[in-house]
Amino acid sequence: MQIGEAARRAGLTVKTVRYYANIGLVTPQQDAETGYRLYDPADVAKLQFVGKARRFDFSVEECRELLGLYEDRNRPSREVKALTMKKVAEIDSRLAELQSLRDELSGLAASCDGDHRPDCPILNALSGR
Amino acid sequence: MQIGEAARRAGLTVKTVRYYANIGLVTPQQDAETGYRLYDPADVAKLQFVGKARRFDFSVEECRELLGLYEDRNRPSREVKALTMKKVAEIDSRLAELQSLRDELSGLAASCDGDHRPDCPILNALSGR
DNA sequence: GATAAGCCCTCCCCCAAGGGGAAGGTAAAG
DNA sequence: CTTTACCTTCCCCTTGGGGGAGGGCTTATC
Repeated sequence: MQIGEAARRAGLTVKTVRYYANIGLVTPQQDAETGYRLYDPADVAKLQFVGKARRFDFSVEECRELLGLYEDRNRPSREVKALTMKKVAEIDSRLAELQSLRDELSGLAASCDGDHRPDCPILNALSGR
Repeated sequence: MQIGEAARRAGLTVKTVRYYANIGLVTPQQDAETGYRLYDPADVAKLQFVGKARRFDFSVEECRELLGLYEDRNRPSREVKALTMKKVAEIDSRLAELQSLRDELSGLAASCDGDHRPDCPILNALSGR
């Protein structure tokens, strides 16, 4: 099938699918005559796989790694698990960071009357006073 | 003072401070002879302000807005508060998103033995099976 | 027969927020 | 006089594509 159909089935944009082909992530057949990319169902499965992994916050390079493990029928699932747990740990630290940020900011907002006073606690905090 | 000293005091890199000058966010005096940027304490205060706001996840454009309010002695603190609460709401939704991602991923990791089985639950989930 | 619609292609510039490094000017210290 | 430590501009690199120009193919319609 052509790229448009493949993209539709994978829930990705044509631009994205073309990009994945360019960086060698999911490489379809190419029609020598028209130059059109031709995707078979296995390619579409890989595209879906990558799309999902991206939504799980894996980087494109991590997707490449996962895809390699996915295609390797003899891969140790240990590696997949390790990659996943590393990603969980990353998300955890980002969560903690965001949470403390959120608390500080909402504390500031709560202490600000939101009236016309020239003395704003938020700006004061930001300016380090 | 020169850019290096200003950057040090603000806890930013020289590159970053120069970038802020280029985009007109914090614009120092310029020595006509040497071309060196010259920062006064007020500039450093602005750099610190921006640095902190950036750490609070405000974008550079939002920093520009906050800086405008900060410099405007007659600004309504209402605007500052509104911007802050909008940012808190953004962080909240990002938190929820990351949390659900984290749960899904750690659930997958837990269901994977991490041995040599060719049948890996994580890859199965990613491939949509 | 012409033309429009709907695919596809490559090529190039654009985003955020700077980082890295080259090539070159300047100032103080040894 | 030379080294060292500053500073300058300029240009390319990053992530993950998006937007659009300019061109080509086939099919359907007028």
